[in-house]
Amino acid sequence: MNRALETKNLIIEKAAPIFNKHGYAGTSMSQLAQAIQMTKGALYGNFKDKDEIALAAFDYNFSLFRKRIEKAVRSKDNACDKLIAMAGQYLDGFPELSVGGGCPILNAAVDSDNVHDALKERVCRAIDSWMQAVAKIIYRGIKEKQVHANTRPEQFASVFVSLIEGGVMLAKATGSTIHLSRSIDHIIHLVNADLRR
Amino acid sequence: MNRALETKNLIIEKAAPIFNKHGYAGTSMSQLAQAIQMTKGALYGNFKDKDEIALAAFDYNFSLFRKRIEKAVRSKDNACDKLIAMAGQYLDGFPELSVGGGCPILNAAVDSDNVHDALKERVCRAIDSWMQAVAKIIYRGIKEKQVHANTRPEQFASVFVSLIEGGVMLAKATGSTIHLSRSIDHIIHLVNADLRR
DNA sequence: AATTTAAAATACCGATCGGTATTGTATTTG
DNA sequence: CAAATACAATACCGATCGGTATTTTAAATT
Repeated sequence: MNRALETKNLIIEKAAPIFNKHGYAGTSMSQLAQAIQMTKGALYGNFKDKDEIALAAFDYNFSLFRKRIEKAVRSKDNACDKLIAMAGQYLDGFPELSVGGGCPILNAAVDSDNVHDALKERVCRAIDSWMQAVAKIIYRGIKEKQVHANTRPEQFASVFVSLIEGGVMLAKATGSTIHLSRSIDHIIHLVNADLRR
Repeated sequence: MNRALETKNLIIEKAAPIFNKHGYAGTSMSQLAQAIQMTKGALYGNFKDKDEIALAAFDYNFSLFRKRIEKAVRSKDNACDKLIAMAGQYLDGFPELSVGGGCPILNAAVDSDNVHDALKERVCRAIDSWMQAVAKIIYRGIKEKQVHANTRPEQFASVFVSLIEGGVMLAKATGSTIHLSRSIDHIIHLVNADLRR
């Protein structure tokens, strides 16, 4: 790997949790440099400006997250089990997610709104891709006779994602996973009671 | 009303949507002064520091919100109708809510996390009071034979709030109310199918 | 109306903001 | 090994940050 690319990656890896914790406006370049154990010259030598680092940091946070979820989903065959595994990742992975600053989609969605259009655009795409992944699992499940044919994939995907994101927000805000746990329980119940056949 | 109190309220009313839109770190005192058409001297003459304004702004945002919800809830007699009316307020009131910067609980929860303990504490209390209000409606509904006795109020309250907050986040991030609409639809379905008797 | 009191406007503070120009130091190339 | 190149450290820029001290203006009291 290119030497320049190596430090660039190092910067992103270190910057990602900081942006996720403190938000875009709440993170300064000096603070970043100090945490990464580099100088501002190093940052500006590898990135055009703060925006470029913030966007790269979001992409990194999201991709890490995504890989984790995709792995859990791949480990199951049945569509219903895939959905339950996906939801379960948010509960099981919550402590780990929490030390990194929480769900990057939730954080960046709130942080970018009314403030940062480029970041908001990426958040929007991330949400869409997530939602489509859920819907796709259901579509395939219907085709494979694992899911009831009258299920509306997009409707379920919206409820699925809302429950998770709402639960994550409540868990972070209250410092207790009880609300998230209840949301995930509800998802599991929905899958088993309404979708599975 | 006291003259000092009058300007204090004016400051809060004007500052509230700005904090809700731009977040704590993203809102500066100069920006606030300019928007309120006052000078920083006036701000610091009426408030100790930025924190005090931010906390007062959150309280104001939340109380406005709360009044609206409580009114909708009072307009119904049946417990199930109260819950549906409450959820409906988030959909019907979304455009209005949106111009003020979105749901203050969601925004402040994300904004304060890892950053602002005093604000986080207030958000936590706001969530608890909301959740208890929902649970209380259900408890009363059970007593009045409007709600099935096997309903778990706290469990339902968590799901209820998660669906709304998740839906609001998705609606704000994607710029479309479709996801929020689906979440609210699901709540209405849950109330009519699982709770109502 | 004169004086006291309250509150807002002005001016200013050190610190930090995002960003740039330059200097110093490794690393690669000839 | 020397020259060229890539990269990071330093020093610095104007602007703005949250906050304070002081002056000016408006309201209340005598």
